[in-house]
Amino acid sequence: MGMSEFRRPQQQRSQKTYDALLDAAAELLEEVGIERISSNLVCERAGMTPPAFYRYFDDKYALLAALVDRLMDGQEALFARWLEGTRGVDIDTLARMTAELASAAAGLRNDQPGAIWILRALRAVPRLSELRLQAHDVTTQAITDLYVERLPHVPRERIMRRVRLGVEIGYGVDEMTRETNLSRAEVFEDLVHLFVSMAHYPDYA
Amino acid sequence: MGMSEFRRPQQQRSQKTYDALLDAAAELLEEVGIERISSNLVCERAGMTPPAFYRYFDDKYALLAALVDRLMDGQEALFARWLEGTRGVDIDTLARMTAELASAAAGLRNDQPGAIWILRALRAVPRLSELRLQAHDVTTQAITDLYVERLPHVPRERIMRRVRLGVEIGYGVDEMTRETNLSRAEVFEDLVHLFVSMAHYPDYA
DNA sequence: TGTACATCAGTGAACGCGCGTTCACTGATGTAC
DNA sequence: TGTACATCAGTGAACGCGCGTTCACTGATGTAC
Repeated sequence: MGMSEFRRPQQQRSQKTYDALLDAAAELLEEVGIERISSNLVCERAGMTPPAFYRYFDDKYALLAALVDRLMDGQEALFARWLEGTRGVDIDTLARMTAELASAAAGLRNDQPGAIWILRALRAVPRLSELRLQAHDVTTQAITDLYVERLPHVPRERIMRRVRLGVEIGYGVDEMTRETNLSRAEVFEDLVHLFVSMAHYPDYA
Repeated sequence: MGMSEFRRPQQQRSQKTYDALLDAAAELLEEVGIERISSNLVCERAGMTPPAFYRYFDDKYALLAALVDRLMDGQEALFARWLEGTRGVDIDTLARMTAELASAAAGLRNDQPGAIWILRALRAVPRLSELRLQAHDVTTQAITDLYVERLPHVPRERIMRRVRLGVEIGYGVDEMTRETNLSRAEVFEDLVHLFVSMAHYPDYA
């Protein structure tokens, strides 16, 4: 995504450099924030010189986009595994599992240094915001399929709108538990109830 | 907040300059985003020279903080008016009104140029994120009072946690309708249902 | 298996530019008598 | 009501610094015969 084929690392040494740059960027995003991170700073932290940076990235934004890609790859893998487990479950179980997915995704982000800061940067930088949108849309469509299957008489568009809201809430909850001292487990329980009740909107009956 | 008393504009001319700087900053935040805005750029747009800037603000962050203050003042006024209307209403009506508050607040932000970008910047800039937290906390406490009044047998802490979630959702919905083409009115209706159902959690009975 | 050459990966050093900020100053407004 | 002075508000011009980026190069790895 955004990276030309010939730029992809080809040798082992090269892959190491590429990863080191991404890791350094993630660290720095967490330490200094989006408005203070710079290409030279990333190079220094990665133990590289600036031209090494430009071998792999067109510019600063390409680096951030690559960081997003790496983060999203992890989430997609998680999502694929989760999807397996939803086969044949009833709608209430699906709702509960959706909350669990949100929680697992939050856990994943917690394990990846700088992950939240990448997402926060996505919100604030116009040139990157479309990446966030795309990711949310993909997730929304996939989850919508699951609910449509179980609510065949309800217009897909109506379900989709609410699933999209659920996705937004899932990310919001993650942010919230990070910046407050609310109990993660209790907020998660609230989320379960919320999603279950969303699966029983009056106009679904 | 963060601005020493002696720095406050005292003459009419001064007030004009101060406002011009804030307006310019809001515009630019919308146009170029948080990582490209600069003090010199703000001055130029406001038709001022840099030292005028430093008469009123310690630095770039003080300017952004002032922008937040101005935004929050508007929201507080809206909130105060809304609070008047909640006197004596039952809990379902309160839930519905809470959704309406979220919608009205979104409308207010829509009318203020750069408002969403101020909030997005708050998320992404470590030095400013506490301002966002404070604002959310104040709102949360005030709304919690209203629900506690109507649910005297439920621990305040439990209610507060869910109101906090509701506040997060309110802002999330606003963001979502801006960046998708989902119908604002329909999402708002979903929000009403959501808040009403949140007012009837199983452990409230 | 060794050598010659092509390609890949990274370095050293610097570029012009705009950033945040400050100095010494002039002009505008308010105040005292 | 006019003048003298104090304070307030903003200017002109520049500072050092780190930014994003690039040039010409060297060393490392892979490939052909």
